[in-house]
Amino acid sequence: MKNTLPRDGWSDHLTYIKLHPPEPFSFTQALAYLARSPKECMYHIEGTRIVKLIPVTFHGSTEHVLIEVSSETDADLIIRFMGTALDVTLEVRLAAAAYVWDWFDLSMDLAPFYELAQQDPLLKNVVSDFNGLRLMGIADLFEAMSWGIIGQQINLAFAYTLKSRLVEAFGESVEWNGCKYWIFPKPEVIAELSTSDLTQLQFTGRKAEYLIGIAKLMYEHRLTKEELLALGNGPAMEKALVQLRGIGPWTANYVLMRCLRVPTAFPIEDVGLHNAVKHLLKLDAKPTLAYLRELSAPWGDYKSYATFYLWRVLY
DNA sequence: TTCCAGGGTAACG
DNA sequence: CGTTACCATGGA
Repeated sequence: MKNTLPRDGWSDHLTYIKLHPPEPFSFTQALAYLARSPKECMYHIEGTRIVKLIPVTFHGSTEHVLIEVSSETDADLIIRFMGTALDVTLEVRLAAAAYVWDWFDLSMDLAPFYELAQQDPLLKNVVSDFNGLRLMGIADLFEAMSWGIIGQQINLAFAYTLKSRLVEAFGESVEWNGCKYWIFPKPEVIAELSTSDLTQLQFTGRKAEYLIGIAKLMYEHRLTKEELLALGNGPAMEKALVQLRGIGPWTANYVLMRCLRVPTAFPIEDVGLHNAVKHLLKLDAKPTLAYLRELSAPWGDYKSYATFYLWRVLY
């Protein structure tokens, strides 16, 4: 992945590396979002520390590194390196820093979003309540697409159950201090499965086909994050994604938001968004798509951030 | 028990 | 073309 870590964004302390995010940033808000489900299997939260196994690529090869992310002032981030036999060189520390920088979306300038939110009846209170929240990413394209597919038309609790079954059946893990830390299954593993391997885990037959199909495309390098990003604009990326079997407008925009970092991405069909709007405006029924288009028009190029903040109202 | 859940596809008129 | 049945199971 391209290294977007700015020179003044970090300071190295040999045993740990500290990030200096641009304002506004709140670690507490990030932690609250990440802790939204106790069934999340891609990291552990212990008090106010996040422990996660991440892939780090250097010298052309990928290693898995267990990191702990915490904060001293709530406006900074501290990355420590845990239980690894790997020599944590500066190169590895910087690669981990770049990963976390992208994970927490620290390259995004939030000032214009906060400014427009002040004039918006739906967003005004929300940006105040969740001040400093950033759109937490899913860097791995296959993980982002899989999580989108899994979440189609089922409640989030069950979606987390299905994800953990998939990860624990086909992912790689490292054990540390009695806890298992997971890397999401690789496309090359899922591509070789038959649908019955997944329906056994209570995936629907259809979702099993979608996942295996996407895995095959990625394994054959006919679908890559780099090529999607190279399309350059949100609509072109969405068009490419929607052509894939199992990827409709909602899933495409979800992936644009969480993985490809397209600020205009907007999953307008999202039930969570509908319920948040219904709740905030005290509507009797869920808003229509036409009404949502009207409400979201002022959000301009910040529709993905508006959506992410509105999700926080209910989840 | 019923109804809805962070939708999408394929088969209809 | 727009609309509808179906998927499949967990939670509330």
